[in-house]
Amino acid sequence: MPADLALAPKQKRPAGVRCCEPVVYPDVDREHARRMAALAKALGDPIRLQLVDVLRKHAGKVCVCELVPLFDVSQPTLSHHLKVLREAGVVDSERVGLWAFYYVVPDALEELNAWLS
Amino acid sequence: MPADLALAPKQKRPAGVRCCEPVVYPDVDREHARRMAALAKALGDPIRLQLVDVLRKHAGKVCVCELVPLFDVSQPTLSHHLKVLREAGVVDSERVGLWAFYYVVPDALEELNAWLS
DNA sequence: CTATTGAATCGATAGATGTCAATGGAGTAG
DNA sequence: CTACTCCATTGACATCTATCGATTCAATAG
Repeated sequence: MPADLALAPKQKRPAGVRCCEPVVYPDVDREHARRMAALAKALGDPIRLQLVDVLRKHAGKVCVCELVPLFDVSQPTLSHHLKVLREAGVVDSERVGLWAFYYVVPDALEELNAWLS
Repeated sequence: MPADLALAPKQKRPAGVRCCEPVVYPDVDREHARRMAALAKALGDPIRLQLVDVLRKHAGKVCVCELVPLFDVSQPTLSHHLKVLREAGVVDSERVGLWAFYYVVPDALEELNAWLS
């Protein structure tokens, strides 16, 4: 048994005992994990990740009509991705007349960022 | 037009011109975005995120038989999640006899972490 | 050898996801 | 009013995904 194999079964198993007792546990509770996984899932598409990247680089709010020509997808598809990000709490939007302006919700990704660091 | 609405159309549109010229671009290139989105996607499931959390908290390598009882899913399902993480490059594994030991690949999440920070 | 055990794979299935064309709704321009 | 524009929604579709039970494979124990 190599020395760096932590948390191997600590002893020979008695006959009839299946494998080992659990000795490791997640540090994050289920709710915490659920929220962070939802954030990660929202970022788990190249278009959505680039959308967030664009929005993060601008202090203000960006018109959808600026975003659509950046990607090789239809306008409804981009609208769908923006909706996914909005429902995950990553971005929010504001209507001004005909235009819709999107922006990254401050600290929306902080929980995930803190866990990753 | 509120002052914080950056990157609104800068002028009245001439007749016949659809919306505005693109003036924003992603800072990350497509390949960069594709890799980070793949990482985020791998973390985009509560079980997988908790798996990574457990593995990160242990310097050594953790036996699959320790991981299975932590989650309310079957052994094949957990094996599937470990495979997803492995194929995303987040974790790797080592066989020792009957056991399989998993560990987080060092710096596997660094690119995503750097972007989020 | 055979029996057992840990883990991966297979097959099936229900549900989620990404995409587009078509449509709808709200605001603006004439 | 009508016509146009931006954006969201709908409906449809193919693909992907999470899950399980059953099976398979490899290694150990007898």
